[in-house]
Amino acid sequence: MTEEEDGSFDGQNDPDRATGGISAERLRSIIERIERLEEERKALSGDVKDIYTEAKSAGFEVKIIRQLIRLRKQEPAEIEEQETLLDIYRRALGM
Amino acid sequence: MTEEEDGSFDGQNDPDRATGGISAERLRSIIERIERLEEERKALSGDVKDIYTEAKSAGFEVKIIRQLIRLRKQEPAEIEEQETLLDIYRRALGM
Amino acid sequence: MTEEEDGSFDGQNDPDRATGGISAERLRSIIERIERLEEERKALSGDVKDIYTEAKSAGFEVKIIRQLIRLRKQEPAEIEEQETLLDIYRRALGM
Amino acid sequence: MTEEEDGSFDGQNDPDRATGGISAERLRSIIERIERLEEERKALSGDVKDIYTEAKSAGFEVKIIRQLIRLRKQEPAEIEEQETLLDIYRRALGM
DNA sequence: CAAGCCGAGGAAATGC
DNA sequence: GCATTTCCTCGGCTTG
Repeated sequence: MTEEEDGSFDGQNDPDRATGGISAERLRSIIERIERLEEERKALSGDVKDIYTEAKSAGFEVKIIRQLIRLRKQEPAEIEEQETLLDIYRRALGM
Repeated sequence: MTEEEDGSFDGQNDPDRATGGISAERLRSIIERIERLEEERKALSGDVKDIYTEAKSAGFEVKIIRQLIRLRKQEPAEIEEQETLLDIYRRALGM
Repeated sequence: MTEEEDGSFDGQNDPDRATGGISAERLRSIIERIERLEEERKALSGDVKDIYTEAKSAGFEVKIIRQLIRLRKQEPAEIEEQETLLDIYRRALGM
Repeated sequence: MTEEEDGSFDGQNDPDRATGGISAERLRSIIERIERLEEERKALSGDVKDIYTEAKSAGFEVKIIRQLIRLRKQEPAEIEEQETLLDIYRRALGM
């Protein structure tokens, strides 16, 4: 029985044969696609940063805007829960 | 009445009048644009994750791929850093 | 009223009974110890800063000194990393 | 008057003569003292981390504890101010 | 699936 | 006062 037929004997190391087969190309493709996507991500981060800069120039408080966005992302129940817990801890400390 | 006419007197805290003026719209725009961009970022993260899944299915070691990508990112950065260091020394020596 | 009577029903959140039980003391202890340690850390930061000031007064370029220290820290880390990478490749190749 | 006596005549570039004079030793001393202090700082960070781990094991929410510590560090006026601003922005958005 | 680790992102301190 | 740098926090990933 050949490796090609079932490919299973070597468990997780199948692409080790990359040195001899087509999978080197496959690997290259994988890496390049990932790098491409991460570049795009980075570009978007830059765009976000620019908007914050714009906001600041317009007189807004960046920190508060971040807080707002965070809040909008959270479930109300979650917010409530955290505040409750904070209260409990505060009381435990007599604050 | 224009924004310039009613908004210019309050110095550095212009958008504080957000409660009553046009800047509420500005704020909304800022926030929505940021949220939009972050959604896109998140989508890209998902795409990357999918590729890793694909890689794993194809028998590659995800951990190694990550390491490779990290190295490919690092090397240019290191070159850059060496040049920066050289510059600094040059300046320190007044060259 | 004992801790078991009022606090035990809440499953995984045992210390939620902090309001009524002994864990308030535990919480206080935790917080105070952390605050103490962070004060010490802050003091050390001050010491470091003083040394940089001294260095500057002595005519050294602070920026360069920082860079030197960073490099001295990095080099061992990089050696370590290379070894890690080697290990990973070895495993990937089943060696 | 010698350089050793006042060290001030050549302005900021005094230690450039490090290659030939005593200041190489001075530089070494500076760097080693800083590295020593930073090690201590790092050790304290480790201690803090340990306490958080302990807290977690005891069933406390680390995130909330961090929040508490942050609050205890802040001026009440400061807290108030941020909340006010957050409210203003929220209203502007009709949240 | 839980915990520990690592890296990115956000906040704060500092120097110009 | 703004921009850079440094530090801390948080979330995601990896591992056991």
